[in-house]
Amino acid sequence: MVNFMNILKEKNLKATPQRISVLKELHKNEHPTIDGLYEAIKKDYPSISLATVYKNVHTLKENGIIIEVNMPNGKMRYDIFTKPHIHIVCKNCNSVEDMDYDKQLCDYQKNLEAKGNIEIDRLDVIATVERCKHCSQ
Amino acid sequence: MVNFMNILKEKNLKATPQRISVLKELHKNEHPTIDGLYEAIKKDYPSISLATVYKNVHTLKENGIIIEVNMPNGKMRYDIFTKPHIHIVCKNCNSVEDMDYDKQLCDYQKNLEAKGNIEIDRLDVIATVERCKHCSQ
DNA sequence: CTATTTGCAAACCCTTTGCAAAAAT
DNA sequence: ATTTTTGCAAAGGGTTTGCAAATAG
Repeated sequence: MVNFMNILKEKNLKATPQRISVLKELHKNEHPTIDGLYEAIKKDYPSISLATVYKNVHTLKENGIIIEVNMPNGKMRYDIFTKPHIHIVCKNCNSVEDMDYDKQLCDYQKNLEAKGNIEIDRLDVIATVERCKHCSQ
Repeated sequence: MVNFMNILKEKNLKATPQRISVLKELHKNEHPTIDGLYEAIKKDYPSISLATVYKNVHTLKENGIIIEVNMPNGKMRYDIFTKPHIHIVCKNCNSVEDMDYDKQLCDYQKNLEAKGNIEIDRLDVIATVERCKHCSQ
């Protein structure tokens, strides 16, 4: 069980039930859209407003607690950030899966930095597949 | 000089002056936003409408003549597609630069496919930098 | 007690759509 | 002559904002 209270306290964010719900939902259901979050949270917390979900997602993102994943179609999804990873997106069922940011990718990043004479702040990698295991059943 | 007429004819698209303007602008100024395209084209073609720019960009994208680049901030930019490449985005000045999709990345993709038991349709790589050569002047 | 957060409604993008007129082939 | 494309204005969808009331610390 993750201690959301501590995560929020560390960043001096108030632990409102709405905010905890957002974190819980992000922990349970990975990569939801804003609307997916909203709909899911409403089941436990019917009075929550969409604006509150937006505001919380914004605050959590600003504080590095969650990350925004920009899907190839331009829709945003959200993800509790634990460690660097890349995303596999399925065109057919729209599911998103994480894969580790491995040594090979790390080496690639280093070479890219050398080749382009740049310092990369962040490397987003999104692999799109036509179908995935989730949608072939 | 690129022959836009032939590119369009190959895809059975009509060569209207508006469409040619969109292609010309994408060829000259790389990675514009829709609005950037619109503003630039208006100088030569003041009567063009924003809807026409949207429609043309959509059509050109559908026909594989241009690609949509999904910026980390969620804004879309457009790019005449010639060969596979990745994007370097500057956080500071918002410029976008291309770099080749090289052998190392190709190998990475192959291993990722093996590791995840997937067939990747497309791999989007966006490196974000804090500042770039364009904005340090 | 103070600062933050919530919820509502309005405002604000940006993008798409329907349709009649214009233009391309 | 036929089909596509344009331009306009309206509609649509998602996100942000202002503000007073509620809540957390």
